[in-house]
Amino acid sequence: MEETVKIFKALSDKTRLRILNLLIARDCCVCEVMEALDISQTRASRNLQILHEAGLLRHRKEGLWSHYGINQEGADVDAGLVIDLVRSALEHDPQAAEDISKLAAVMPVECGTSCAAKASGSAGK
Amino acid sequence: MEETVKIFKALSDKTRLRILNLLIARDCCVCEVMEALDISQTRASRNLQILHEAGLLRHRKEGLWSHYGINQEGADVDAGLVIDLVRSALEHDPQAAEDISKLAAVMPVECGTSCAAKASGSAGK
DNA sequence: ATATAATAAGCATATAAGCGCATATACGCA
DNA sequence: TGCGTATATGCGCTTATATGCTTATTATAT
Repeated sequence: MEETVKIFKALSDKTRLRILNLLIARDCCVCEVMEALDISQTRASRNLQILHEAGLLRHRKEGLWSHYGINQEGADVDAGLVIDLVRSALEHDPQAAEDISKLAAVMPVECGTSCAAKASGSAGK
Repeated sequence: MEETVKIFKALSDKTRLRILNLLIARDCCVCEVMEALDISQTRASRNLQILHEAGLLRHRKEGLWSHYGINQEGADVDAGLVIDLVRSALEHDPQAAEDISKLAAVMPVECGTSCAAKASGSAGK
């Protein structure tokens, strides 16, 4: 039951729902999250951690970057079901939609404005 | 999104998960909840309120008693899906199981130990 | 090695949450 | 009308959360 509480606690914060919304669209590194949501680095990093500790995210370190993505495997709780729930809840949310479009803008691949863009080399002028 | 946060906040507490567990089994009045979970009246009442305000419960007043039950209709969030999630999460939880058996003991219908039993008149001398 | 960039961790703080105690309210009954 | 019971509410206390600022960590490139 404690684990279940932990999962719901992780979900009960606007910032973290917005983060999940991004990650449902695609994996992100910390700086992409902070730019898309326009929040501080500390805030992005910490909330990603909380989601990760709840077992909702995968985490992969690649060089300087920390990539996070949705984790479908749950233990007590069906993480897939949780994600479905979040997705449907945010489906018509204007804030969520705006975040997604901002995420797209953050790294248009052809410009080098974000860390990720820089990481993928190529691109940038 | 605020409403979604509210729902997850309501779910992110052990006491409230235990309450939901009871209500999934059957509707209860406040005193049944407090006896089955062995918590104070204040605590039972307050947490039922929180769940109700999140839109997860129905509420029906009948004389002195306040009956609460699961509400399947959700607005932004599919309450039915939420309940399914909670049910599956608590399915194998020992505490949840114990609460249910305590709930059964609270009002065996033939003895007058609880308010509900008294309410149904008849029974116990 | 040194400088730089991405991320994490420590600390302080403001706000919110959960709870018990006492009290109020609401209802049924004598 | 006065009492007892079930439930709700106000208050204060303690603990937990969320966040920003600053500082550490870790990897990259020079």
